[in-house]
Amino acid sequence: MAKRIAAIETVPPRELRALRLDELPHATVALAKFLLGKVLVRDSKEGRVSGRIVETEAYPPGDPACHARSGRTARNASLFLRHGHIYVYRAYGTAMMLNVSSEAEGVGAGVLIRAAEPLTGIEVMRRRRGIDDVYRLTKGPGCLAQAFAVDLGLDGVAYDAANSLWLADDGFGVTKVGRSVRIGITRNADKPWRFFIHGNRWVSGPARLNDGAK
DNA sequence: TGAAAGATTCGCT
DNA sequence: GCGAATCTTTCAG
Repeated sequence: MAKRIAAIETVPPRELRALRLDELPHATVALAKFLLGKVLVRDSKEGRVSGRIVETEAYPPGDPACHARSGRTARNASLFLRHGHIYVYRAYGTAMMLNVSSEAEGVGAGVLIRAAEPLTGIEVMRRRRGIDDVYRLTKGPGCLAQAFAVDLGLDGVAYDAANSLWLADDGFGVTKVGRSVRIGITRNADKPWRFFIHGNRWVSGPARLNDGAK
């Protein structure tokens, strides 16, 4: 019998309202903050999986750390789509990274979704991840992508319920937003463009308010 | 054509 | 807490 976390398993999900692409901010940093507290939903034949986004990073236009820095290529083309499209890539051979394109068509920029708090479909996530511990299911970008069955086939698709991966608002209010420098990058590493919900257990990096922010 | 770096994770000590 | 694993893309020669 798997260990249960009562506070997670028994809270009934709030009603989800799907976000339309035109409701998303058109600017990268604004979108990174906006996504905190929103719900990421993945539908599949295994059932619905959802989680509250608790950690994001912004990669604005012209940022040397952004994959779009050297112009449009086959790999990063999705970053140049109109804001609200899915950009997926593989890092370090195995980990899939889930991003949201964040600017106008033709402008390369995006927001990385680094972590989420599991809401529904926890058993499905456990199966996909091969672990029981709820606190490790979706902590870190590679783990999140695995729990949500994100693969390269989703690259370039819009966040829309018709495409099985979409964003929703359930009325949750974020009270304390923390910010810090981004994790694991070397270019432009001093910019405080990582955002997270302060005090949340699924945040994958340093969790102090203003950690490292200039 | 070859080499190096990378928005990470997991296991072992 | 540290270091290896892993593989695709990009850049330089």
